[in-house]
Amino acid sequence: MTRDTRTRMVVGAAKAIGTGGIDAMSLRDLAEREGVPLGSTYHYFPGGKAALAEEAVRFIGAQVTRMIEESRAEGASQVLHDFADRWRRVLESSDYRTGCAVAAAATATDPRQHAVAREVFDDWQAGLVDVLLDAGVPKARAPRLARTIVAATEGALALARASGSTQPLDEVVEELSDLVESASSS
Amino acid sequence: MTRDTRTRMVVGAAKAIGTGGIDAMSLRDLAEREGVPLGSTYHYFPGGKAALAEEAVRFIGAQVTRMIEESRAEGASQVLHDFADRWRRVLESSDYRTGCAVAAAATATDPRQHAVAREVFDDWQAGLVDVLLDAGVPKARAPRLARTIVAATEGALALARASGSTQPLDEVVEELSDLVESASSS
DNA sequence: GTCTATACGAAGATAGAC
DNA sequence: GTCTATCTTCGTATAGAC
Repeated sequence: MTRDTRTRMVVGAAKAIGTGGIDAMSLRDLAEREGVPLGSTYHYFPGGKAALAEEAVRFIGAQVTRMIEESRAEGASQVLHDFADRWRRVLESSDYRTGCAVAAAATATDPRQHAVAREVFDDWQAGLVDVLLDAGVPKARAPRLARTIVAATEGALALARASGSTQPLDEVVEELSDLVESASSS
Repeated sequence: MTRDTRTRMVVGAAKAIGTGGIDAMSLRDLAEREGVPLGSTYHYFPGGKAALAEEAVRFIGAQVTRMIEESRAEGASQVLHDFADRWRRVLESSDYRTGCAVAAAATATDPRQHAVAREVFDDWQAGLVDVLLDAGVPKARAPRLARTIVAATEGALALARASGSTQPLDEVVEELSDLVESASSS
């Protein structure tokens, strides 16, 4: 079916982008890997590479946003660990080659992709603000702290890829937990 | 002189890598931008693109390492702000297009570049550990906190590029200052 | 030693056969 | 509507003239 193939291409693009970035993603490779003729790419995505990349980045973004919302009830500490766990799985299942497609969009050449990354980061931040407010973090500080969680996690993901280990991610989550803790009781 | 041209190419490469990543950097563009014939690239860098990229990443790495060491005497808070200021200048002078070449190496396709990024990140961490110990952070916690500072700053840089604003960087530095503060008095 | 000219492959994108 | 074949451009890298 058309729908399935299209979705597979989006998922494959998300992985490729998370691995090498948007500029390094080859539509040829992607089509071949998914068993789709190259020409079909432009049938499914008339906007070409930029459109496919944008959709792939939003796909990952929505997945994570939903994850944050779904684990909100379990408290801030759990959300933090779920957030980190997700990236841990991505790292381990790719031999530390794949990271976050949204971060890749933020550091892409095309400024249009920066805007997409921004929207996704803002969604994540908004979700985390709710979680932090639940935990008793003061209203004035929650947005700042939420942003820090997003930034530190993304950075940790980069360090983890560089070192081929989840240790940076583990350590950063520890520190963020402490930070949330101390921000809750102030 | 040979030396000048070579250095200019390294600096130019560092900027290009910080902007679009290693894979997206074109040797043609770089040579043209620096007014150097394309063929000369291979005269100066027999190892080709990978060798030039590695040198460029190490160049940025050494610059920042030295900066950390030099401002160590002024205390942890000052080092944090200097660290952030450096990236703020890079962002503002490039209209938020250029970020960190080391982060780009960490997320490159070529695993050899990951190793380079790792070495640089480790250097930065080691420098920050000294600073944190000076500030009275317990020995057991300093490495973890230092790593978090590197990760959060790199992540903030990505968010800043995505949003076209230094605000993420400013906010993250605020939170990191609080974190160092609370880690010093424990 | 320095640069011009070029090789060779792969990129994104499209025209037109089925 | 789906895919094959191709166009054009640009990538890294090199051979060989000065």
